[in-house]
Amino acid sequence: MVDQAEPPRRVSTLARGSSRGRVVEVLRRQGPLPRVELARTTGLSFPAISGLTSRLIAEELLCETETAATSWSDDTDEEDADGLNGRRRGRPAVLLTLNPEFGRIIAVSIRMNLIETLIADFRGSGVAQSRLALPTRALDAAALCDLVIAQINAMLDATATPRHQLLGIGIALQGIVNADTGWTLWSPALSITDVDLATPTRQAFGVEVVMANDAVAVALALTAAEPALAQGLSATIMVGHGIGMGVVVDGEARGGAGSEIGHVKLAPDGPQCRCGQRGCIEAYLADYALYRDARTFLDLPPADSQQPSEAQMALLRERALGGDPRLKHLFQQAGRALAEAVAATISVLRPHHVILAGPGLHAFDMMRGAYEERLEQAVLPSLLKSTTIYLRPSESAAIVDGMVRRTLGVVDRNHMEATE
Amino acid sequence: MVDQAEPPRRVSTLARGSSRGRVVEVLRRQGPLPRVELARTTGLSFPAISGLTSRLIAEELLCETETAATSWSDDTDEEDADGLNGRRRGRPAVLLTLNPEFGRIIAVSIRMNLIETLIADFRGSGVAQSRLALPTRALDAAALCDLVIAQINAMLDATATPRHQLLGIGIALQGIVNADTGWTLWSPALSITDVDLATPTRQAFGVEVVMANDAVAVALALTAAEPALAQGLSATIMVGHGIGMGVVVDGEARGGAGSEIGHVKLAPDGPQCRCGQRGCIEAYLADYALYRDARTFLDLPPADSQQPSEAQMALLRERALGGDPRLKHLFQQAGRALAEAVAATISVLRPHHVILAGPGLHAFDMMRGAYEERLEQAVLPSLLKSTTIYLRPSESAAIVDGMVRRTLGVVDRNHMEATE
DNA sequence: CTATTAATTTCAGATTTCGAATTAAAGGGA
DNA sequence: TCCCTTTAATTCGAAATCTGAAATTAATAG
Repeated sequence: MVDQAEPPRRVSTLARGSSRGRVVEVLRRQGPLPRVELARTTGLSFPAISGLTSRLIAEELLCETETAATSWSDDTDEEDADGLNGRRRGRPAVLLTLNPEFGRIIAVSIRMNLIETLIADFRGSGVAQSRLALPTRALDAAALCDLVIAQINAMLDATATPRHQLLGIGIALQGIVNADTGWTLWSPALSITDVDLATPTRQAFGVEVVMANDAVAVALALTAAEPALAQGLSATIMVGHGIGMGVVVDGEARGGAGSEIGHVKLAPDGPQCRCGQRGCIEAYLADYALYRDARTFLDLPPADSQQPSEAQMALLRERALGGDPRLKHLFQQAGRALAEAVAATISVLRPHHVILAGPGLHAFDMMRGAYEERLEQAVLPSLLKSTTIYLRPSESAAIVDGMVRRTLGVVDRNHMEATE
Repeated sequence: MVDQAEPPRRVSTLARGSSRGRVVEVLRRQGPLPRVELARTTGLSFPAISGLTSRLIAEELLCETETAATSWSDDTDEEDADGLNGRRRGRPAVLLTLNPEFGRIIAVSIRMNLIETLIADFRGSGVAQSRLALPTRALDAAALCDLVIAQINAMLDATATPRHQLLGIGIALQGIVNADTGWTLWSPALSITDVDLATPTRQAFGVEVVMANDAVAVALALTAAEPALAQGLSATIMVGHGIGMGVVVDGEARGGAGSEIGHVKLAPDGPQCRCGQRGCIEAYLADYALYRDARTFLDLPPADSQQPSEAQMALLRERALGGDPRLKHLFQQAGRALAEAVAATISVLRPHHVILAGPGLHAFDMMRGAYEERLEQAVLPSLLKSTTIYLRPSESAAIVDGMVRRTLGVVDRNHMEATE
């Protein structure tokens, strides 16, 4: 009663109805929480939460954890005078969590010459994962579908997961995804266009299949990891084999389609991009472009299917650090291209947060000078001031991790609708 | 019962609650509707609609119109075998509308040297309007606030509107608006920056004051006028004194901040823009830029505060039609800049619809060649294919009209929360 | 004037939620 | 150790909202 300073905030009518969904959503985002806190966060009354959670526990969607040893509030100083993180007076709170045993999710990431698979429990924690390296551009549509289905089956077998435990499948793909249909329109990792991966997979397993651009998946993983980033509009620019972007609004991706910021043009007669057009940001900034351009004046091993490996890119960075002025210039150009990408993003989207992610950022120090100089010239100062830019050189695991998250969101919603 | 082919669609829990709001929202969007149709659109049962509407009528938010003379369904062929638009058998439907007498909204548009004011009823129909021409750049913050307040008062007096009838005020402004705070960060129409217009106005009238970028207002007006444009994501690019953009998702603006696509850069060393930076799209495409550049080689009257009048722009177009190759080249450059704006918008936002609007389009025929050529080179074909581009050379009244709409949306929501 | 048709309302029952009071499970102090 | 305080969670009756079925109303067709 004391810390309930805010007004009684009648949620009433407005929020009623999908209260079940709200409870699950809050637990999904905020992790283990006692009922009191659930009531506070959802705005529902204690009796309502009590009834809802007992039903959800009966359905095995939720379960109780051992009594909270420490205060459940974040490690910040929010819990004021109480001080010590040990037991407080009064009846101890019982933490509720999503029941990891409720079911499982499989996420597949398709990239150039690599298919990664992760199986996670209902809470989103990974159970097992696999990596399959193969020439993806050699696949036709049928072979690709079969391959994905085989990977999922292998994962189910390897973890002894019965079919009925599988709740949903998420497929993250480097390339252009149609948000409405789920079709893959184009991908640098594939030689085919206009593929429908979702439908065959859905038919094979009889569960929801969610498609998304890989940058969208990474954006979800990063925003979920830092609560501050999940507030408002955030744009995650992924720099790596290609340049992708995912937009997240209040922690939710709007559709699975990424933004094609990488194919915004900087100069009408700029360098050739693998998309077929010229002067794309990607053609200055993506690692394939840097490596290709470096090979015109340096003696470097050829890249496999025009895709330099991590080791090859590391070599490139090393040589640049060694002081080759031509390489330095290349990275400075990339820095300017990155600045233009950030500038266009800020101008068009007006996001609260811009997150720079991906392996391409390993070379950020070499781009920094040109990046900062160009950024100042390319964005209106008042816009730049109202946006925060973060550097998060993410792991490659962020793709499947984020994809699990996205799929769980869809699964949650479906489940709530189905059970009313 | 016959045309109710779709499944019974249990809205139940999910949609319950703000049903009052849903009813008002549907009537706001779809205009006069009978209760049957309201039930169908909202997914609520007849009894629920019956109860809700009778309460809303008692509160004077809604009112009944005379019985529908014609079938209320759209003029399409949806109403199948019934044929004639005359009376059908059975009890005639009673149309419900938002009660125009419920209250009034005032919208103010602030542009270069022009302040336009519109007062509208609760249904959104204009009651009266005024235009005030004055040198806006000569105003300081206090003078501007006073002026706006005076305009609103004058409008209330002129229409004999009692203060308690005023439900909300909307202010549309050419320039950069902070969506979170409502502050005007920068405007070409003003010599001052970082102004808070909303707070003084709110204090003066004691009602909600909504700020928005003028392009957002136009976007709302245009999408509201064509139901097809209100579906999915639409981006309205306004070409005129400046280049603005408003984004509308499912008929709702996300925040009042516009996108600053006009200040995306085309070339690092491009022409000077009035924002202080170089190479902005606006510096090739806005009418002030075209007029300024034309004056370097043509004998044209000087523009007032660097802002050519409608007549001066018409003169410019006439001369270009007359065959001056230098002018032609200028308009072709503008066409390319417009293509780049559309390209960046499509790449970053992946909208379903792109709407080109504003007085600048009067010269579109002269830009078309270069526009189309560049657009093909600047957007990935698969993205261009999944976007429709519309030309809507809008009236200037669209700004205040859209602003009324935006304000009504906010007022509706507030009212629903207040009444539960 | 009666049958038919379609829109709306009435009525009883189900579901959800809330406020107040109660029970449960701890720590603190004599 | 025993009781008091504190905090968490549940129980219970009342209120609100929604639905399905049936009744009512208001028009046209014959």
